Amino acid sequence: MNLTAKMERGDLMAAACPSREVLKHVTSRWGVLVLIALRDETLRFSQLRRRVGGVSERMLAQTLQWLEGDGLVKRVAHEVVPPHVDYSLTPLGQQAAERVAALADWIETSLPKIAAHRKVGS
Amino acid sequence: MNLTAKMERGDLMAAACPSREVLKHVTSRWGVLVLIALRDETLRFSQLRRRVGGVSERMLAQTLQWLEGDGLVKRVAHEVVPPHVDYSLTPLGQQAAERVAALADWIETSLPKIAAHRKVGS
DNA sequence: GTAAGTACATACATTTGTGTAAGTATGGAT
DNA sequence: ATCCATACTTACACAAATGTATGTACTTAC
Repeated sequence: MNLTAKMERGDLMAAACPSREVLKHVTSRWGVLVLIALRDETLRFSQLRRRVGGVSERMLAQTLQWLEGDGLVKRVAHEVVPPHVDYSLTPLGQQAAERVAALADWIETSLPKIAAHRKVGS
Repeated sequence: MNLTAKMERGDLMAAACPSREVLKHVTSRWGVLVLIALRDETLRFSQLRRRVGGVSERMLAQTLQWLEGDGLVKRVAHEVVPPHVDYSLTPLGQQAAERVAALADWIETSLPKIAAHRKVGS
């Protein structure tokens, strides 16, 4: 365990903290959905695209690169034609996906209550 | 319990699902931090602004309105001069904040590992 | 021969998020 | 008399996120 490994915990309330970047990637519009989609199974690019409703190819690629850069997603390309690339979660990514999925699940479940509030408060 | 109250659970993978809006608010850059800041205590606008590093007045107001509209935040204005407005979480907001805080805490804790990966993968 | 599927990259256009500056009405401090 | 604090709103501007269209290199299906 060297110096870099001893780096301190992040602080999201601090504007300059690098954790803000990670938060941005994980809570990005498509980041959330990609993490959830990869939670149960390894998926290929096109499968992922079909699973996550509304993503463009461009954004899916971008999002996957962000998550790969943070070490949450693992990319494995098989050198064949046509291309075949598998995406899966790293152990770190699994942990993140758990939390994200918990939030997403709560939103899906609570949607009726939230929608009801919207109507009243109109 | 009428028809509107029986509305079904949301599906975030569906592009047109209203839950996407809620997700956007809750996982927005400042939405996350506001929910966490209000988790332990009721705060006034300016207090909130000082607590959440880097928010502009404009965005804080915007974010609070989103969350209030979704029924997650309660706004109480005291009719005095100078203005005094208290923000707190509704029961629904508390539930959301729990999940968001779990994710945020994980990010803060895991930052060293993530940062380490970034260096290696450069 | 033509179209479709695969996993992207790249250029360009547009939408959205976000920041900055200023304004409002008032009271208290300097 | 001037400045600051409160809790915003509004107008303007810019940067970032996102979408659209196109291209690649090759294979299989029609």
